Parts: sequence; C-alpha cells; structure tokens
Amino acid sequence: MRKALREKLIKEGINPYPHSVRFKPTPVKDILTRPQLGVKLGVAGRVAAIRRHGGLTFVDLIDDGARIQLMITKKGIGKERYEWFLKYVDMGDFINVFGEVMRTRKGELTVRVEDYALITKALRSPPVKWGHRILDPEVRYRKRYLDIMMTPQVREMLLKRFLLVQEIRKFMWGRGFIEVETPILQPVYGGAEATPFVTHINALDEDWYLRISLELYLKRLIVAGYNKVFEIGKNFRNEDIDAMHNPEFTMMEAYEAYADYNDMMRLAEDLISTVAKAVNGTTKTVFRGNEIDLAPPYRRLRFADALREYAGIDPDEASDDLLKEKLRENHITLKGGYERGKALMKLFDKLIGREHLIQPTFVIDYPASASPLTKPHREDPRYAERFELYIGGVELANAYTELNDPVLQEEYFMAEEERRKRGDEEAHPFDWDFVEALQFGMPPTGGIGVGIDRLAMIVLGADSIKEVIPFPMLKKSGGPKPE
RNA sequence: GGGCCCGUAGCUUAGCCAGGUAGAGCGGCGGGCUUUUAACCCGUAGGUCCCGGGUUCAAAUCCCGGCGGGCCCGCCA
Repeated sequence: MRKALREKLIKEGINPYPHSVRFKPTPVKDILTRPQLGVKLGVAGRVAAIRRHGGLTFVDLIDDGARIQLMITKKGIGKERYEWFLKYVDMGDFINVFGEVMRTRKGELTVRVEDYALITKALRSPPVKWGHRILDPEVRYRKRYLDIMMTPQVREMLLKRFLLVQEIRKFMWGRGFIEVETPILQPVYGGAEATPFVTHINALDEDWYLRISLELYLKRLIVAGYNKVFEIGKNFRNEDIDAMHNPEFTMMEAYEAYADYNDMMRLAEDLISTVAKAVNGTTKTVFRGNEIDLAPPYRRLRFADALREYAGIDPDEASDDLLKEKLRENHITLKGGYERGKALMKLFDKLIGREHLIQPTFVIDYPASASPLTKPHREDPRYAERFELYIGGVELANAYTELNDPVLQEEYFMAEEERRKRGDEEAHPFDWDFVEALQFGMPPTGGIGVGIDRLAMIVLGADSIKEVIPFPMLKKSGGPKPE
C-alpha cells in the first residue's frame, strides 16, 4: 500500500485524484493506427512499466487496452520535474502527458514527454508483472478487474462477449424485432423447469421469485398486440455452478406472431452465423477440441429418429414397461413418477452421445407431454413442434411453435401441477394469469430462447462459462481486509 | 448431492512422501546508469506456511474438522 505517498502529495498541494485531465488525451489506439511523427498531443493511461536509465526513462502506458511507450529525459523536462516523476509515479498510476510523437533508435513509436500530470494515484501495485497472466483461478474470478487489466487475452474474450451481445441486438433490430423489458421479480415463475430464487417483497409482504425464463411475459406482449419482440436479460436458477452453469445467466428470447418453429430455426441459423462472423470474422470455431462451422443450414434431426438410431429405442413402438426398464438400466428416476414423454426426454439426454451433436443440429419434435408450453405437432399429436439446438454437444437454444390454445394450456398446467404434488419440484407451476391472457387470444406464434453465455463460449472457444461472464458467481469469502 | 486434487512472501514456487531455526526467482524499496522494452548492475526489507484442534520433546510437514478454489460425475441453459 502506498497511502503515505497519497498523504505526501496532498501535503505538497497536489491532488492525487484530480477531477479532470490537463492535456486532452488522444486515444492511444488512434495514435498507433495513424502515427503522425512530429505531432504534439496529449495522452492518458495507466503506467504499466517503468524502465529507468539514469537521466532517461521509458514508460509503458496502457490506454483502453492499447500500449504506447513514453520517453522522459532529465534534459527534456528539467531535473526537478524529472525527479518528481520518478519519486511519485508508480506502476498502476494513471498519468496524463503532453509530448511529441517520435520514433526511438530501435524504431518504436514513442511520445517524448514535455509535460505531465499525475491523474490517479494507485495505492496498490499491479499484482503481477505486465505481460504475465494471473494464474490462480480464484484471484482471476474474484478480482476479475485485475484479470482483465493484466491479461490481454482475457480482456479480448470478454470484449468479444460484449460485442456479441451488441451484434445480437443489431441483428434483431434489423429483423424488425422490438427490444422490450419484462419483470425480473415475478409472483409466479415459469417458462422452464428449474428451481427458482425466492425473495420477499416488503411493500407487499409477499414472497416472489426471480425469473427463471423470459417466456411467459414476452408471450403476454404478443397477446397485447406487438408482433415481434425480444429481450436480452438475466435469468436466475437456483442450481449448481459448474463449467456450463452460472446461477444468473443471460438469455435472449424472441417471439414472432404468425411464425412457427420452422421460422425460428431459420432465425437461429441466421442469427448465430451472422453474429459469429461479425465478432470473429468467420463462422468457424474450435470448441472443446472440435472444429465447428456455424454457417447454415444446420442439420435437422427428429427426436424420435435420434433415439432410434443412436440409442436403439423406438419411441413410437417401445412399451412403457420397456421404457421403465431402460430408466432402471440407466439409473434414472423421474421425480414426479413415470410419464412417457418425460421418460423419453431423460433417456435422450442420458443416451444420445455428445459426439452426435457436435456440428449444429436442430433436434426437432419432442414428446408433447414433456413440452407443456408447445403446440402439438400438426401431423402427429404425440409430439410437439419444439426444437432444441445443439452445438458442440451443448444445448444452446430451445424453441417452439407456441401453444396458444388456452384450454390445452390449462390442461398442461394441471398435469404439471399433479407432478409437482408428487414430488417434481421443477414441474411448471400453474400460472392462471397467463392462461387468462391466452383466453384473450394469442396469434399463432413462434418463439425461441438462446443461451447467450453458451453461445459466447462456443463462438469464442471458451471451456468454462466463467470465462465469458465478467463476474462469475463464487462463494463469499472473508470480505475486504481493512489495513 | 458424490468423488478426486490444491492452498507457503504481492506473484510463481522449493521444502511435505521420510517431523528438527522456511529458501529462491520475479516484483517492492534504496543506490547506479541517456535508447530501453521480461532492461541491466549493486544493496535491502518482506512470512498468521488458509483457519482451528490433535499427536509429538518438536508440526509448513503426520491425523481430524472447517474455510476457499479447481476438475469430474449427477441435475440443469
């Protein structure tokens, strides 16, 4: 800690935290792209290295991720200012300089300092030498600002994740979707099977939930008469934390009136390939050792065909007894008791090897009874017009031809409620208010949800979801240590 | 929820198996040095060995419990 230096500066009448800069800074990025030798300009940034050579000192300055070298000489700025700099400016400080753009003997673009100002005193030095990454994963994630500060690759990956979200917005805006906001705090959660976070609303003296999906409120907006809506937002699921899961994670959901799940497949293909190309310049990526091409069209694989071909189970022929036997064999227990559609879903998840779902694949037509928010298939009511998109073995999106028959919706909710009573805590809770909305009429609608963190992982080749979340969830530890 | 592994100076770590005064490199600090960029040279300070308990004459080291982290499995996006 360098609190003493701060006090000394204040005693000298120098504010270590001035309100503004003295020399209007030119972004270092711009200086590097269009170097104009001989031009005098201001630069600001964080001191990343100081190399002293007696009467001559080189300083590396980092500004918004771009590095430039400064050169300060005793002769150039005078003995007093030169020594003040060496005495008071440390690694990690922000400084603002004015000087001339030049090249050193070795040809490096450099600003020869004519005047300078300390603009922020850092009381702690950077934890590692510049150019070295922080190795301890706990420090990396807990003090992520340091990880980003010290490691250009980390900075780059998170930057690309942020840009990816921007590109998704641009794409959706371009397709005429309106970006909307819906409640995060909800009286009834829904739209997915998951354990919610519960919170208490003091003003109402009621227990509410943090949303587990965006679905049911976005559909209400379709009922309301908006034809194309989307939302990018956090969902919250009170479940485990691992390489694929963070309790709060980002979803993009979109709903389009007069569309169906076929339209959603085309939307998904276009969206993913477009944003991947915008961020990386290519639709190709390497995720967990697999080369993947995100260019459309993606393979369509019927759920039933996948089970038949890859697991040897024919969902149209197999008896319930056989399915129960298969569940036992695979140590699967269904929480709310046996139900054919849920059994098939579990068997699919357990038995379909990830190796079959590496290249982008729409698995289509899931069992109707396990898809309570989906319209039954137009040709075969045992199945629902639903798809999940798998890429790199990871479930990335889930989409439906949305169920808009309020009576059927009510029946599905009742069936879910039954399962809940029998111990399936993740069954969908009954949402009367939503059924009532459907009673007022929701047009035929296609809808999709895309896991944005996972999309970022695949596009950016990240092995852990923590890599693409700026501040992933970790256990609380200790708290700040007062000195 | 289950299994495996890790925790020593700001950072990276040696020492642990086989108990006996905790050592190094980098960084920091002081000095030198006018073209360096992992600068260099000389000097120097810096430790709750994650926490608590036990065994022992003696614990960083062995044992138990806890805290924090990582990986894998189960479940889920």
